[in-house]
Amino acid sequence: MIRIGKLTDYGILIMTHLAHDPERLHPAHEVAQAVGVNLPTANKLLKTLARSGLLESHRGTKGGYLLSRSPEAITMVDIIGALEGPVGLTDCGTAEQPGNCQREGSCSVRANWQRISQAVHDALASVTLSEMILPPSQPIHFMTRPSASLRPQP
Amino acid sequence: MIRIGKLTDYGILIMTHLAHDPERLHPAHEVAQAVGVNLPTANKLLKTLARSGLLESHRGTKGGYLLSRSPEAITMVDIIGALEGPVGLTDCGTAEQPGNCQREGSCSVRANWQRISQAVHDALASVTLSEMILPPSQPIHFMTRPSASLRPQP
DNA sequence: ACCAATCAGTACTATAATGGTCCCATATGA
DNA sequence: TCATATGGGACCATTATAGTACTGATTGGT
Repeated sequence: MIRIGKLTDYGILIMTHLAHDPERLHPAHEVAQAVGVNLPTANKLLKTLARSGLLESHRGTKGGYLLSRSPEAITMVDIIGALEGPVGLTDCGTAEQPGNCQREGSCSVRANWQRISQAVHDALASVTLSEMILPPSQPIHFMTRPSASLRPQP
Repeated sequence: MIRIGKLTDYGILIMTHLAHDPERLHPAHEVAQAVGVNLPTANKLLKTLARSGLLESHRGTKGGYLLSRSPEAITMVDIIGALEGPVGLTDCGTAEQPGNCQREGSCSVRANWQRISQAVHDALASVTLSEMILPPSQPIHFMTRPSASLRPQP
């Protein structure tokens, strides 16, 4: 199973919580309670999300976090990328590792892998935070033709 | 980073190797050498792939493995699903875990997650094994017969 | 000026997942 | 019958993950 960590899952919930009220400052303890995780965990995630630029933070007595952009301008790939690193499915896609591939005569496999990673990336990038807080009966218009981005362009 | 295990990566390489010569029986030691992994690891993967129905196996002196279907009829989601379990990104998608979601007023998040998982699934399902062994810049065309030029180099 | 609330950064530990190997049983063909 | 293969687990070392704790910096109110 292609997996994303529990923490990233929490992170999505945190972002959706903030998206419900994007103008207000939300302190960590409020977020922790709303999402249902312990305070240290919420702290950690909020810090990471803020450092990556998805959240703005304000310190002090009435401080807290809020989205740095509108929910329409934040996608799943932003959040997942912030918490798990760049999206990619194998080491081939992000780092260079020409160890095994050479044997298999012209590592077309690697280039195709990158293309698959791109497709997954596109799928995640096409879902915005604002869509995540809508009832799922609303149509989501991403990936109408998934194969299009996979096929090699001439 | 959305990740796929190293073993699954090897599994893809193994499948592509077998796809180069889909009619012949390939013993494990040959596959191991061609792909560049140690024999025990290749054994493990081949066994798993065979048990999941992607490969046929023949025991005995001239035994080995071969694809149970044509490379056009095997997709990435088949291979990844065989080696990593069903494709999904969070526990919401495959198992029921209504613990945290209830708090977040009508877990639309979960249903939307399932949609995202579906998109990733579709992306992986749209790439066939036969496409993986083609050079990525070439337009896709079907391989009706195994071509000599695509055989692994000695 | 002081204090309390809040975020920033980092270090740490226990648990779980992964990667990799080995053993023994079973089937097959020469 | 024997060498060659696969079938199915069990096993351990290493790594990654989840979760927590601690110290320091900043802000706002009194």
